[in-house]
Amino acid sequence: AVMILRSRFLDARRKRRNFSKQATEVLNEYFYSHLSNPYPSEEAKEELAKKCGITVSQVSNWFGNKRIRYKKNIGKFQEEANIYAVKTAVSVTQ
Amino acid sequence: MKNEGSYGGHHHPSAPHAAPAGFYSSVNKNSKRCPYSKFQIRELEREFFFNVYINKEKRLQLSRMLNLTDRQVKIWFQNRRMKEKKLSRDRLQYFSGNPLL
DNA sequence: GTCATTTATCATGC
DNA sequence: GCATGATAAATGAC
Repeated sequence: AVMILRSRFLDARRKRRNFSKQATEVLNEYFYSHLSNPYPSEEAKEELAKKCGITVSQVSNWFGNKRIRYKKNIGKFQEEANIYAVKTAVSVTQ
Repeated sequence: MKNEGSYGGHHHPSAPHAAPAGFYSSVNKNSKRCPYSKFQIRELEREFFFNVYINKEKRLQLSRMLNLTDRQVKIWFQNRRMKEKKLSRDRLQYFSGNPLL
């Protein structure tokens, strides 16, 4: 049984599953509200991980991918950036 | 430094084997991150199994055998140790507490 | 030495 | 067919 679990774990290591919609929402909200310094601390990563139901490593992976893909093509993320900018602005005024 | 070795099972368009020396010397001068071949990884993993920390002699020997720089071998062992640590963390989290299966 | 990260590459989802 | 998450080389802080 342990071997089955182990093999399943090793095989599932790189089997990708998309994050939930609300998890992506939380991550994007942090990213675009810290666009000048999108480097969450270890504590912030743990908080995001708990809030998103994923691991800290997955949070690190997400921010690593997000940073370079955003930097590489800012125009493609402009619409997304505006959405979350408005969202945070509204949340502040409320 | 370019890894011109055999890339096991995968595509690598460049480097025919019977090219005159120096003909491809200016090839891929500043190419980034080239994945290592299956053979290179097998030998590196074999050595890692015996010693997680490699000494200078074996490092030079391995680098010559695999056509890698000693710096590349050194960095590979560093990354490999980090990978092992991460695997341990993930296993611990996977098998403890949470929903098994 | 560790370790967070950058970058390219890989593998999968859809 | 690209979007997306995970991994593999490579760098740099410390």
